[in-house]
Amino acid sequence: MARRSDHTREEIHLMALEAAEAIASQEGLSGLSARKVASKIGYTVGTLYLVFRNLDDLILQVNDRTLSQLYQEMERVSAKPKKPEACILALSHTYIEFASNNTARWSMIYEHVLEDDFVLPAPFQQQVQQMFALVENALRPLGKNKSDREIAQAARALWSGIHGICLLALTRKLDIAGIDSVQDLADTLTVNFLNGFREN
Amino acid sequence: MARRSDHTREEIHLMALEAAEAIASQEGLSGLSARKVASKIGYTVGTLYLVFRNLDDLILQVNDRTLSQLYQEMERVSAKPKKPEACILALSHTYIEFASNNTARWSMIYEHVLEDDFVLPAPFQQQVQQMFALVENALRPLGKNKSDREIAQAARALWSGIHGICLLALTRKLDIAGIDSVQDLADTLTVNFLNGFREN
DNA sequence: CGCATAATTGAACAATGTTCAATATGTGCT
DNA sequence: AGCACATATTGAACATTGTTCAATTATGCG
Repeated sequence: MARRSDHTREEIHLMALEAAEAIASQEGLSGLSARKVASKIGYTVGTLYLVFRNLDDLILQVNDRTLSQLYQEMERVSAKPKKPEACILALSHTYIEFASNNTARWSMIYEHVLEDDFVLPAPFQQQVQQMFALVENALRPLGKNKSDREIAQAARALWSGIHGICLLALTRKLDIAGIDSVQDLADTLTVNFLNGFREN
Repeated sequence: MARRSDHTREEIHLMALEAAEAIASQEGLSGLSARKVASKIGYTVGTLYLVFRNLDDLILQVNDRTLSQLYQEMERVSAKPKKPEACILALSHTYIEFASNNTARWSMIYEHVLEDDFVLPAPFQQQVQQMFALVENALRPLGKNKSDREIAQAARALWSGIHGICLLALTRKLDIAGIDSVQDLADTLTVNFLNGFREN
């Protein structure tokens, strides 16, 4: 038995999240179980429930970390100065590449379905908004006469669209294969959308 | 006990699919269990396994029926003569309305994750291609100089995009609410995309 | 009427999330 | 040093899941 005070609550918390990430990466959401996570960090199920409210809680926190990683990669790309169109294409490529390299964890964000009454935790919502903000910033120079509301709307539309392509392709519900064709599809959506969106 | 020959295999098969649809509509995929379906049609678990290979098989068949319904509604809309842009907007509205009115069953198509090695049954693939065909047909008049490949690519890109909007909105991963805003978002995507896609 | 055939059952198994009394362990006090 | 208290950790228990298959029961035929 793990001896008392071998690890603080915080340490156990972190260890569990990392273990869960490893399991989810290899076996997907359906392969993730409380007992597996517990045994991987050298504790038993009970301990997990001292640190997380339940499995949903743990999954939500793993997803939050994944989203955070994705955001950081996008921010890094977005920081390099580029023409607006190139910036959006680069963001889209980064998104797709992340989803492609971390398919299991990325899918988990969307596979995990919330209870009917459940409201997303604030940090999670903020992550999403931060991501949209990157797209909005890149979009703004292309629509100088457009209102903030229109820019926000466009960013959401375009990004949800890219997300949809990514999702259908990587979950193999679409009859396409390979990361290149995903990129191509996303480029098609982006280029045509920007052509229509751009003013002049 | 249900008496022998009360129902043929085919009847049991159909009853099970309908029962599963009802359960899924009310409780979602996670509320669907073999025992629930069985008891709802007055049989026991064992019987279900004479008619379906396993639960995944049953779910896949339910999804196939859902997709078929969706396709029929879209085809009905697509049959009425309209200008290309109006046609695509109408198709998108139909899609969103169906997803909105049958959220649980529609989500189930995408929530149900396939094994790594699993290949989608041919009928399922055909359904998807049929749906894309409707979009392609509406798109063709707008891109008279474009190749079939380009049209197909555009249809997939746009439609996956609309799907993405629908999915993020209805699963509440986006910070928007209500069917109207979903329609608005989808319209934004469509209108800008078509503006960019259209030739002249 | 009885027997063979086949339809239907439901007990059994392994695995799941979750709880909580019981136990092991470290800390502090005398 | 030893003892007692507090608490970290456990793991057995429960309900539920998918899936299998020997046992049972109803039916139609001879």
